Amino acid sequence: MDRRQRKTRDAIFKAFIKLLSHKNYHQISVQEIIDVADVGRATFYAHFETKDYLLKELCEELFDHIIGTARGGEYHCTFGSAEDSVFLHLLRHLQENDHNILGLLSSENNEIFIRYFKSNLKKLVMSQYAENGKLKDAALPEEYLINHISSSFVETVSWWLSHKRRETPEAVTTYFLATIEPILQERG
Amino acid sequence: MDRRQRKTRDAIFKAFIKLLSHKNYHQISVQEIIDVADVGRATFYAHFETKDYLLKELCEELFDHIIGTARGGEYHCTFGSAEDSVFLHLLRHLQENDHNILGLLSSENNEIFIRYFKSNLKKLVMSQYAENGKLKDAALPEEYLINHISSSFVETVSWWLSHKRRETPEAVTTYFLATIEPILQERG
DNA sequence: ATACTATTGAACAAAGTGTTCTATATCGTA
DNA sequence: TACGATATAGAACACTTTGTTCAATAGTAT
Repeated sequence: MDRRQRKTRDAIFKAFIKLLSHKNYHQISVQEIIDVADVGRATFYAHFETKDYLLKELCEELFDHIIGTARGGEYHCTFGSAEDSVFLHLLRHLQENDHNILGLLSSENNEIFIRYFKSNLKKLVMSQYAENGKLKDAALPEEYLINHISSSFVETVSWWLSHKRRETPEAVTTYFLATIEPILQERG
Repeated sequence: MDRRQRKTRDAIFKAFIKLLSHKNYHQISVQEIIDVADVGRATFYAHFETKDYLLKELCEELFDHIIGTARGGEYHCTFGSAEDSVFLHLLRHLQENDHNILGLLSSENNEIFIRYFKSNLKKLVMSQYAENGKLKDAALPEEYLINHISSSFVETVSWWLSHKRRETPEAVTTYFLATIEPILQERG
């Protein structure tokens, strides 16, 4: 990729993230992004069809990064112990606050990011727990359960952020697992 | 209230709901609302400061209605049986689809409505279960638990709608309670 | 050095926002 | 019914935003 293209793309992403960290997505105009990125109007539209596409690409980059690192791990699907849970890994990763992702998740923009987060998380939950029979043991439709687990984790993260991350990732993981674990107990 | 005001207000609400049932909130312009409501531009702004305020007032009316009827009931806070659960009542009420509320909840607009829904639901959950000690029995912070219960129910409703309401309200209530009940079991 | 391509900046039409104004219609009430 | 009060219509307004186009310029890769 042309060095100019890379620089422009980076500048736009950086400007967008900066604006998103203290403004609602819908309150940000393309004009502002252009101004902050210090990029020509036509240039912006040469890179991104609309503001929505810019958001989409940003989300994809962020979640590929976050969920990608979690996917690689060798998690034991243990709901009993928090220590090697993939959820703890995610929380720790989020806490590092790469790319200011927490700012994005905690502000008013969260609906949009959360949609992506949840959708990606579902795949992760499925790939981690669907095959090993854990989900089938519960007396509930599998898809309902996957949705429940993913949603609950996303809600847990939102709750954690709204509390200024006062609790440690370990404590939060314990809370979360305490709501999920009992559902997955073997029932005979 | 002046009959003219009432008629205008109604026309605007009706037009807004109609548009919302097949369009995203952010895709609807004031101009469209005016056109569908068949109301003068100045008249709209005499009633609602902005489109956002219109949405806010609509949400308040809808949730006062829905949650209001649930609040009045004499529910037994029984998590074991679905039959007299306040959640079953809510689902049945939603199924009647007053004011086309399901269209609003299931479309892309849901983020906005869901914020209101969840916020009101939290109060309901608190008032129903906070005092009787149920929540305190669980080994989790009370506020985390209330958030978890409310969020899970909202997610359950969304899930139900995304499935075209194939399941009965009774079945959905059973699913939901199966995820909540085990957490609230007495622990000694 | 050359051919290619990205960027710039200005100009543009189209659409939307929220305000202001006057004339008109409708209201509640005496 | 007649009155004053008030809600509405509708047009005009200045303003912002969007997405496109184009010719000139600057940077890249080989």
